[in-house]
Amino acid sequence: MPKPTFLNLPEEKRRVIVHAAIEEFAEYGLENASTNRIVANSGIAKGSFYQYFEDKYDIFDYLLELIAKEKEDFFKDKRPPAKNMDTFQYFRWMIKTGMEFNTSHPLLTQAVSRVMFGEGLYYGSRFADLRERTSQALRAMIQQAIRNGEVDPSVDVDLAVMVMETWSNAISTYIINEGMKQKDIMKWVRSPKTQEKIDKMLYVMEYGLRKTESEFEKHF
Amino acid sequence: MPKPTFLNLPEEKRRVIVHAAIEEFAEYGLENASTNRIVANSGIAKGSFYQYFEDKYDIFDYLLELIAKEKEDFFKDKRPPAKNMDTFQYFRWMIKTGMEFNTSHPLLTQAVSRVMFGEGLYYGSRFADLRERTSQALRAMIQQAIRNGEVDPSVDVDLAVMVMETWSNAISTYIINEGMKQKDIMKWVRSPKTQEKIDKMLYVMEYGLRKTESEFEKHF
DNA sequence: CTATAATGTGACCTGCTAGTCATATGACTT
DNA sequence: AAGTCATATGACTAGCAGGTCACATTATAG
Repeated sequence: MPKPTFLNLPEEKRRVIVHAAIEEFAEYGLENASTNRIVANSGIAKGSFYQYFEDKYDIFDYLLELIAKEKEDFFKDKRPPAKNMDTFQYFRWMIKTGMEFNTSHPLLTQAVSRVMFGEGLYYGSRFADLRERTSQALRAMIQQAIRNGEVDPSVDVDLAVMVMETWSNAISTYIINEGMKQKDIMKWVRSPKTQEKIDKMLYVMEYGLRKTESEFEKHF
Repeated sequence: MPKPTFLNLPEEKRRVIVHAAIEEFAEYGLENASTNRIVANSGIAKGSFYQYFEDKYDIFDYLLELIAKEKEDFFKDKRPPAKNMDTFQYFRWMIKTGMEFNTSHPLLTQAVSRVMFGEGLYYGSRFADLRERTSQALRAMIQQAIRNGEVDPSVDVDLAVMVMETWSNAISTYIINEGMKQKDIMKWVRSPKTQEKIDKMLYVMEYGLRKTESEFEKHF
């Protein structure tokens, strides 16, 4: 948690500091981030930083909070396009909306996902809770989908959760990595070509690589 | 490349140094690895290390060479069980044999995969070549599979490569993470339960999560 | 035994890190 | 104007990093 001093700061000053931190984490990850560089790029003194936060982990936790809050707001505005959606359609909508969010906050997304998927796997259980919470939501969704006869029940729930998380991460990584190369990332992600790529990835998740009767043609 | 001095060293001394490096990389990754700790754990002097290698990146490259060589030997001994295998069967065999190798070198695998998948994505193009080479092999395999009518041609080749790499990495990560918790990792990985888990993951890659007519029952 | 080459060593250098703290500044109160 | 409290500051400490180098030890050759 940031100390009260930080929260009393004028909006602009906070913005600058947070921005510097995001840039630092996006470039160096969590363990290799330097508070020295963060303060230098914020134009504040070393001592000030420690009056705002305990340490770099503290400000990173604050970023996690920020992103969670902003994501919530973002999703609140965007209701699913249809009622009574198929679970896979719903998941597709969630992924695509999530990607819209990610591309509208590319640096923040890069910073957070880099730390969560890169270092989070190895450095202790700092993020175990957060990870567990998102898994829980997915698990509930899948259990419902199995009851609806949409997901193959012989594929157990934990595995299905893993599959969806794996794909969600893979797509997110792909979008951020490729998107950062584009001049207009928002336009790029909304382009039919990129959307089709996402559709295809999710199609493979749904129907697999094996050729049966080409289901894909039916869908797209 | 290690300097000639290192290659002249007695076998045992090299073993100790390499082992210390593996432990270091497995625990700290590449960027956060400390040559100081490596020399301390090897029982050699700081100066000696720099007579053997340029720096920690140099010894890491050497580890990559080592693992490539050992993997090659390992696969040479193990020929595929059947001729005229289906591509998916072949991939399944490759994955399982790979996992056998990984569990017989758990620390080395952890060190390398941690760096390749964790840091390799962000730190420059140090491993781009290596990655590209393995992708090439997969691509050729998939192109053949499409010609054989095994893989859905509407899923393009690059995507199929990505799918297979994603699953290969996911399975590898799962096996190493779970396996390290077991007392006998080799026994655990060979157990019917673990093998079934791998089968199921590959099944999902092949046929997807969506319930059609439960193909899974037919296979297992 | 001597001379030359190869290998081994750790104190030392520079540069970075995280974190502290005495002091300074400014803003608001009485 | 004097006093009080929140905020701002950067010099300073201690520790660890990568890397070097003058010197010590050991092996090999003549």
